[in-house]
Amino acid sequence: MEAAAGQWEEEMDLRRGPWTVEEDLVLADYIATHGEGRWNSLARCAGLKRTGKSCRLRWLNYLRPDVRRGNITPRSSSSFSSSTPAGATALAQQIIHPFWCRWSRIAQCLPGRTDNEIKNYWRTRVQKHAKQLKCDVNSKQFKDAMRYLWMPRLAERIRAASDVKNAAAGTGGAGIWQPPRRLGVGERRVQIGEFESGEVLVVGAVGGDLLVFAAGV
DNA sequence: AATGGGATCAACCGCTAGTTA
DNA sequence: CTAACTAGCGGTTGATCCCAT
Repeated sequence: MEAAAGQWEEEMDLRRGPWTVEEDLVLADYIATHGEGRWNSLARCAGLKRTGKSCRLRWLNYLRPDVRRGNITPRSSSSFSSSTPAGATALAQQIIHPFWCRWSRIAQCLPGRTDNEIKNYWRTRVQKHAKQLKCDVNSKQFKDAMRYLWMPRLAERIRAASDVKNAAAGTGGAGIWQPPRRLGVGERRVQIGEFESGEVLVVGAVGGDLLVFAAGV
């Protein structure tokens, strides 16, 4: 790819930087007519002086019809499905901490949100907390603080809430928080709490992944 | 009203896994 | 089997926005 793409890039004098409205329209029109995929040829055929990669990113993160714009806000659980932990996590709109998790997988749990958006959101918050703790986000100190201070505190809020709803919507129900361990394949533990204020917390462990989502905390 | 700093967003880059010829 | 190509991912960065002073 690199060789062919590189040659094409040289020939085409490719554009970089922010997309214009015209470019957006061309891309959206072309995809509406011909569909997604084969991004390099798509870019070429649509007459866009962009790499296929750039087109794909623009489409997935911005132009796609189901992408929700604006701030990540609490409470929009219309797509909630209790049949899976992933569906359960769709309750939550703000991510507090995804351990060992891929952004794309989290994005799948939050319809209309892109991995890029979630990644940005997470990073700003993690960095903020790390700063408050005066330590590096990758340090053991920070990770321990997350696991043993922050997450138990979130879980305690779930347990203490007077009107815990959907506690068993996942499989675990709200319970006493235990320090996370990596679960076996198929094992899952989900705690969900909804507060009067409208805040929602979801603490979940699915297989080897541990997810902690929260709204409005 | 001006400005500086932090937060957020959009986009690019390098890498890798999967697919195809 | 292998090389070429494609798609997708996470990390990073620069631009812009927002808000406190």
